[in-house]
Amino acid sequence: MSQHQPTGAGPSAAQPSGGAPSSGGSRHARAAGRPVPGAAGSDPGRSEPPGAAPRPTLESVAELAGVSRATASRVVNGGAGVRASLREKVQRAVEELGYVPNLAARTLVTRRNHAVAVVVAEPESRLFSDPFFAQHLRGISRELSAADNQMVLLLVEDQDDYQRVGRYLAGGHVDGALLFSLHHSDPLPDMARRVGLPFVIGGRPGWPGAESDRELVYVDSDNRGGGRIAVQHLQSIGRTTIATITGPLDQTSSLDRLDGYRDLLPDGDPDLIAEGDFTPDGGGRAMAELLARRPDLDGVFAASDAMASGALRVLRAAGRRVPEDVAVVGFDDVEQISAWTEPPLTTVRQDIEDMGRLMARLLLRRLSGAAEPATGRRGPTSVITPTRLVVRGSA
Amino acid sequence: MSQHQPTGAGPSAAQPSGGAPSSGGSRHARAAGRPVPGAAGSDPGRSEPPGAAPRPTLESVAELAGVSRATASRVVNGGAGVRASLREKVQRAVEELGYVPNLAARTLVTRRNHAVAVVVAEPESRLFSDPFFAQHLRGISRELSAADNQMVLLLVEDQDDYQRVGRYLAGGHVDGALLFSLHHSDPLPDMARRVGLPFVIGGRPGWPGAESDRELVYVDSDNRGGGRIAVQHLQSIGRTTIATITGPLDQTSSLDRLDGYRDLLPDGDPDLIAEGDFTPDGGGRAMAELLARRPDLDGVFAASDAMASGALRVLRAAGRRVPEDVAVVGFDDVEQISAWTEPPLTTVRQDIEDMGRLMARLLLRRLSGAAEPATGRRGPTSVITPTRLVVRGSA
DNA sequence: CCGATTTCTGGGAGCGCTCTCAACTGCTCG
DNA sequence: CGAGCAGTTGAGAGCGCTCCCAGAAATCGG
Repeated sequence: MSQHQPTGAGPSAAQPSGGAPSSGGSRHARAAGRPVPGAAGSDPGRSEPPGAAPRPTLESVAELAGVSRATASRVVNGGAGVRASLREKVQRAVEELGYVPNLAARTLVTRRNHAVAVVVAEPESRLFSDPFFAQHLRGISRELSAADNQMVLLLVEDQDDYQRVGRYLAGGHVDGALLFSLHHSDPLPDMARRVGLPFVIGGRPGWPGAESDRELVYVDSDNRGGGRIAVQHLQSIGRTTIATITGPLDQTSSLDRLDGYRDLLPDGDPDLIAEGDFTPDGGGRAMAELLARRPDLDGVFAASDAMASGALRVLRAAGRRVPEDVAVVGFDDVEQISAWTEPPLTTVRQDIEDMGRLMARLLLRRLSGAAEPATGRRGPTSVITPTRLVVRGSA
Repeated sequence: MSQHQPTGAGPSAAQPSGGAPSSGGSRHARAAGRPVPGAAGSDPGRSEPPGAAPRPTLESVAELAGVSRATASRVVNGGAGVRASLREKVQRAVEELGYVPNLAARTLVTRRNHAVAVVVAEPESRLFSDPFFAQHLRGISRELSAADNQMVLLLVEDQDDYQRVGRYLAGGHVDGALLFSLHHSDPLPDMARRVGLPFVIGGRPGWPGAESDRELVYVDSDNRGGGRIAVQHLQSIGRTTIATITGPLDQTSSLDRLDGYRDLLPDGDPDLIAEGDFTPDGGGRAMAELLARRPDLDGVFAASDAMASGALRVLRAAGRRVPEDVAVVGFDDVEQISAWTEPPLTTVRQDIEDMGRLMARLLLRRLSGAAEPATGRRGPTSVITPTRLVVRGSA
């Protein structure tokens, strides 16, 4: 499988291949003997390690600084307990040699990878196609790199991938994991738990028992509160017959948003609820359904901007004016959509980036965990991030 | 610098010292067993979450299988040159123990990380907000994981980040890098080159000399060809006064698309060219400008779907019907936009995922380098991926 | 001014794995 | 029937780094 087919039907090559002086600089001394391209080579063919500048080791730093490896190590790791004079000497040596610690070696002994896996299941999901994904990643990245941790991204697409990821997580290559977009019976949390890998979940897990599982730490936006806000707004502008287009009801976010709607309309007509699928198309279909069932509706809360855009289209086609005849509120505030619909969408905004950041922070805290033995001992707990209404033109 | 504080006395999380399975006794010939300090076995370094069995090592596998570490290693790495009977015994041991090789240890000696960095500069760019990002990542991920390589994502936002990333790349933690969204004077390629790290760039680099730099391998979509296709289509439906809204002209993709436009309209009126910024707003502004300068235009090629959507809006506001009065063609085929504009956008599609996949493949090939001894061919060269027209309603 | 501390340092044992190389199979041949 | 050989196997030397511990140097009490 790793046979790696060479491009097969490759698109047009951009440049004619020519013999260019390569300085390839492969620093892998062990690589199979690289054939020398005959042409004037700068350094090609160097089989022996000394070829490319061998990476300086702690040993060499110590030597240059005239101290022991141990002391050099101390300096590199903060320099606590090392006399200033020596510390400076070592630092100078580090500088001069351009020394960079070999993480693999360090990891081998500390058992700390300084790396966290970000596992995204179902890349087809909206988490992936929406800007959500990037925003999440950005938040995570910011938090992680502030703590000098790396982010290893793992995308799960099919069953085999689960195996792969499971093996990876078990492999001890990362110190923790951020798990995303899990469907109800996702094996990932269990895998992680089994190998003792700390993790934080993105979005409220929905499987049975999850709620009461103290070990399950997750971050989710306040979907329910957001749903309430949306309906509240519609009511506040005088709408009385408010429908909702939900997301797929096997997702907790959909469920929660619907619950928010129900919170304010506890005995609403079931006919005012239609299930969509988070796509514009689905939103349109749901809207049409709603219109057929309750032509008198004057407000709609769509559980996503994408669905709202589809709904808008259907409403327009049906000759309803927005917001005059029917007011519409979306959810997510995906600017690409909400700011550009006709009219611009009033929607519930969630701070995705913040969620990502929070997840990372929670995980990090969990990792450094045990550092607070005296305190109440409870590790981090789940967090719900706030949502807020962004009023534009549609409601 | 490095967080890595030794944690002083260490957390007192007690881990029963007797936990070790296999012969707690000296399993290695090395004399002088590890001295056990305090009564309560305080695992030096860190405390494992309770319940996490110590990871089995090759040593333990070998012991269980009754072979030497070397043989066990051979089996784990393919089993070449090991008698079938022994191989099976080892495999069984691996299975039983749930052995997973410690990558850090392996990396330490092989100098191979099986990891590739994906560096995304300017996360604010459209690369980031568009679904592009996710698509690229998906393509990369697929290719990489097929070769059993990991993807370490590094987002660069400010100057400090460059330092951080530079250090990381120099740190030898990855075998290669995929560099994205570089602005003209981006230091990343040089950094990578300096430390001898193989890399592939996403998008045609635009700095001086880049073109002739044989070492610079990049993957880009056929922007120029795409521009041609767009204009060609407009011409084919009888449009004679074709304008274009370009992207920021300091980006090669914008330049190339414009060049494509010019290829077919070599002596077009400069008034028919307006610069946008890849946002709907910018597209709208450019459209308005164009309309003011050449009210007679009957076709527009917008260099991005986002800009096209803005243009559509302005056209509508100006009372022009699309496509009757003015035909519009976009670029990118971001479905969220193109499929949902009014009317749906005819646009030039580029296969982003394929680009990502290609980048990864190129890098991988570079890494395994020398894999093509006979063909005196140089390593991989840059690749341009094709674009194609997707006809919807706007032209 | 000397022994008791306290603070620094260096020695050295590993972390888990790969890889070289010598040693040890069986066999085939001469 | 022993030499000659592929084919196998295991011992052992590291890879670069951290950290325990003992010894050295510096500091301090009396």
